[in-house]
Amino acid sequence: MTKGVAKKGHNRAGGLAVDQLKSIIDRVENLEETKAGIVADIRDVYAEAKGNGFDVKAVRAIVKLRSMDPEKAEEAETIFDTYRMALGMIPSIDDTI
Amino acid sequence: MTKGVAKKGHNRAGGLAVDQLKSIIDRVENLEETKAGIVADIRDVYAEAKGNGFDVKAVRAIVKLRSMDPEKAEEAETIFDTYRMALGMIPSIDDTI
Amino acid sequence: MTKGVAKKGHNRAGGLAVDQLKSIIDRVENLEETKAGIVADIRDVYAEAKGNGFDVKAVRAIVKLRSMDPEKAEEAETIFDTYRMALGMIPSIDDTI
Amino acid sequence: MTKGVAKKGHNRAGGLAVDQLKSIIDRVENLEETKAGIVADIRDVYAEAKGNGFDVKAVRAIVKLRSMDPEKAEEAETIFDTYRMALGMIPSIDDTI
DNA sequence: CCCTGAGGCTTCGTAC
DNA sequence: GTACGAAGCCTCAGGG
Repeated sequence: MTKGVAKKGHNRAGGLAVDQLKSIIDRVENLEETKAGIVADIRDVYAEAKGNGFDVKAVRAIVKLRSMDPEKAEEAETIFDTYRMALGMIPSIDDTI
Repeated sequence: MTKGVAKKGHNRAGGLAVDQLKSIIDRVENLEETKAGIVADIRDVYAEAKGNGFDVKAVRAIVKLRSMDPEKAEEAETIFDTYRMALGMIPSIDDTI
Repeated sequence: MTKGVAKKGHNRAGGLAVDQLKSIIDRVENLEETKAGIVADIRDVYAEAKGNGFDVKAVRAIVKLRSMDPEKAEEAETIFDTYRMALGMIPSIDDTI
Repeated sequence: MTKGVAKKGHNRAGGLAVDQLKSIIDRVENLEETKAGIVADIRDVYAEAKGNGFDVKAVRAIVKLRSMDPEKAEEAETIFDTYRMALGMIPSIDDTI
């Protein structure tokens, strides 16, 4: 980087560093704003889903499931089942009824 | 219509608007992907800042402070003051005061 | 109740109402304090569980499952499965592996 | 020992401390039960307050205010003032001022 | 690996 | 009683 500015312990023209800092902050803030918009959009989609009679919680669960590493999911399931079995809560055939 | 069940132009099964559900999931997943991209971009900006000698932790602190402050005071002076306030970072700038 | 105090629109000796109010507030605040203690205790149990190597999330899931109305649980499961099937995410035999 | 698997005085299965797990669940469930009782008690107090002519919503407001105030100022005067402040409730008391 | 902070879930109280 | 809103707790992603 040709503009190696503001390194600790080196004297520099502060103005340049400040401009650069302004740029950094600007870009981050813009990105965060955009991000907030996306989050709002997601919310809206779920709200619309709810309005159309969908069970939002279930839809969220689906999205989460799909985004999950299948291996991790399997592992979590295994632990859960192990605990259930340990407690005599048989993960029985009824599950698929 | 191969499936003789309540399908009037839209893909329905057991009273469920399948296409609508798929659309919801699609949109959410696309939005989340976009969001992940934004988050990566923010990371990149900070990485670049670090490459230019900025104290990333301090810059994050500034961004956070500014995000809390209702009126963000866009002027460089304010940023500069905040910058100096936030920590004792980047002593090279202080040197030029 | 013999002490029917402080009824709107009736003149009364305010002192009695105040004493009664003090009592009410005291009791509520004591109960809330106790409640906070219980909540803390629950947290502690989970923390201890974690310390002993248990998967806290799974344990919480078990507790929740056991506290749930089986009927409601079944219903939630059904919705979830319906959505999965609609999306081609077969709740297959693999589930029990 | 009927189960020949790693059972040295405690009930273990597949490396899982079954007894410990049961203990955890038990304790949590007991605590939650107790907690539910407390919540019911609080309800009862408010119900009684209502029966005695108090404006329950206002009393709740007082309790909330006091819970936010770090130093709760136990004196009757403070309570009384807060009470008067909180709303224009229970005009009968104002009558005696 | 821990801590912090943002977001989602749940419960309780309120209004209609 | 149903639906909305607020509050507290849990969760999980992210940084140090």
